[in-house]
Amino acid sequence: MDDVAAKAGVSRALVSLVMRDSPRVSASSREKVLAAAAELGYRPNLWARNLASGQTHTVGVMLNDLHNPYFTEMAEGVAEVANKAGLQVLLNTGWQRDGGEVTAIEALLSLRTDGLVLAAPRLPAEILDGYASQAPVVSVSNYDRLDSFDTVCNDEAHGANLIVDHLLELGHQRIAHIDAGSAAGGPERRSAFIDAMTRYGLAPIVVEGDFKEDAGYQAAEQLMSLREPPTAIFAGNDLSAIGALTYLQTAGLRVPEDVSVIGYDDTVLAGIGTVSLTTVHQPRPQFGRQAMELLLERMKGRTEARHEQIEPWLVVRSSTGPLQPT
Amino acid sequence: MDDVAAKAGVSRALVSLVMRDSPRVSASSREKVLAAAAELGYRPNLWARNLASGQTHTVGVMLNDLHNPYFTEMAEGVAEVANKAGLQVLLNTGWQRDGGEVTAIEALLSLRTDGLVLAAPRLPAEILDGYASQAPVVSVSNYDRLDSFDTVCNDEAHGANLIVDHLLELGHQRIAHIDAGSAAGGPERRSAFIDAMTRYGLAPIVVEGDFKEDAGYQAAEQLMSLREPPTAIFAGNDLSAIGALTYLQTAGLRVPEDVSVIGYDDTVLAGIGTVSLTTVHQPRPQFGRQAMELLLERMKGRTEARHEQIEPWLVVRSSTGPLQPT
DNA sequence: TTGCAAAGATAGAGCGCTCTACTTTAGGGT
DNA sequence: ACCCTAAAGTAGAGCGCTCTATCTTTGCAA
Repeated sequence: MDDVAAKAGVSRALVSLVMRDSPRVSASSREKVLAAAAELGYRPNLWARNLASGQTHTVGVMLNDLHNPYFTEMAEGVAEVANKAGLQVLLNTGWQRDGGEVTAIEALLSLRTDGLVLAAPRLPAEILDGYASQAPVVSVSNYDRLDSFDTVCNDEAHGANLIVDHLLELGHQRIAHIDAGSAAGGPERRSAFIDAMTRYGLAPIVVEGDFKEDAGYQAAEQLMSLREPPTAIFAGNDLSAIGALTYLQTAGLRVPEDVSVIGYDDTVLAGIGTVSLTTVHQPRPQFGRQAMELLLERMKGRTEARHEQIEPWLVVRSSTGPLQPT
Repeated sequence: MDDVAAKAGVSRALVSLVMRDSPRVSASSREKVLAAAAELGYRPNLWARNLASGQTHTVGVMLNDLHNPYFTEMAEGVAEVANKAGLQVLLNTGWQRDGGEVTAIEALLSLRTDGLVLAAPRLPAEILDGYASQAPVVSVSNYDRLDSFDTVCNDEAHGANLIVDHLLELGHQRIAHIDAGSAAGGPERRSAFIDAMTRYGLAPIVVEGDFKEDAGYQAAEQLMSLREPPTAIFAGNDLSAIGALTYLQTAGLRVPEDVSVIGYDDTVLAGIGTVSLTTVHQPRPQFGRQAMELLLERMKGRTEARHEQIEPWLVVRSSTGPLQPT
């Protein structure tokens, strides 16, 4: 920076002002400085800048799993809003290792980011509480609604209702749910399903599963061997639904003529041609945008916690159809 | 830091040593310092540390598309090697915006990262050349092999040969290739296919396509309406292969009895039950690991460029089968 | 007891920038 | 010509740490 100042024949402070687009410099000296900087290949050192200014203009995003498109799409939403607000986004992940999340969060905290967005952290609320005292924190997950940090989550009950309503409209009555065990959103979806079915006076059929394809396959096998097999299956997520589809195909059953199948999430898998799965869409970028907006408010001083719930919607593809007369 | 030093009754320099696990401090003072730090909730400020030490222990990874699992899996490989070497990984992406890549790279450069891994940058080689003069750079892509930076790429020709050999072994002779246009790896795959077929004295059938599902669908439609339709189709990538599968299914053709289909990449899509696509596997984490290793060598002073090519392999699933007697 | 090396601890400069407070210059109004 | 104000530019302290050089303590052989 001194070199640039010397070359342009001005003071170091002026160079600093030019680099930050201050309106307080004349056009002529701005030009001189920029020319000198270009010639010397000068680029401000962000570490020094942030140290001196005491603010980092940076928010950290901790993704617990980089593989999962769910999180990366969410991160995109965060970045969109952050960039608009003039903030840099720093991504970090625990690489699914033991303690990786903690390491990742602490690294971001050591960088003194202005705020933290945590994507579905697998940490007890008390620990997040501790982090929240060091920087504003927004968690995208179904967390206990503490006062120290904000949350954004999906309205699971609404999603489950959409599914039941859709199937009912198509005339189905024997509807089964392959649940997703204790995985994120699983218990909420199951109980919303049971509630909805009961409300309509129908028997809720539930088999245990998880978020994997295999579980969907086995659950479908189980269901179809019942004395009165269901005419429609609501799987806990897309992957599980695809497992069910695979079983049905193997068993020579047609979808949707013999059985309707419905998933949850609307991942890229649901949309591909040979699958074409009806599913509930979760607007992942929207989660990120919402989270970042809450963070901005916190950074501007809001102190009471806010907890946002985002409405999913139904995407009807060709894995569901009207109940066939028997 | 001063507070910690005061509380522990030692000098600031000693606190610094403790924080960096220096062996030069006695067990007793280490304990005192750690206790004081814990009590005050002290956490070293990385910005200040990096500024003072002049080294960042950080490498930047620029992913041009965070959505694409290809890149995130690669990043995982980078992180694995980097962490083992005691380096932090900072992720950045251009969010697929115009000029986003440049912004992302420059941001990393402003952070004075010790090195840069670029995942399939869409920038002219001269620009990378310029960056390479500011920090060690490794590009994961089929780039011109310049002297200023290292590259890691896939051996496309080998992959195409694996495919042709596999189909030949199954007895196929009329083999078609749906190409991937000018997309990354596309031209290499096409010409390797043509070479291999010609070498075996077979006519290479090629139709134009791209990396999308739609293109695969249309290309398959075209191919199957030929007077002598192919008995096997090698699609430029998995998505295109899935498009082809979808068409074949619609047209009532069985896979692999009537037509064998083979993809390229081995994305998660290929493995799902209803698809079960034979494809060429690209070891994406391996790309990342290799890239990071090259970067480490550069950081240790190697100056001549190295260009690594990684061998893909074939994953046989159920979309390919022996040629049926007619 | 003395001397000396190694281990342990410290003072203070400096990393590259920003920020506050200040000085200089230019442009009106009377 | 004078004063006053606003704009443009600058000096120098300081952000939180590390690093070099230096000092102090300890242990042990002579």
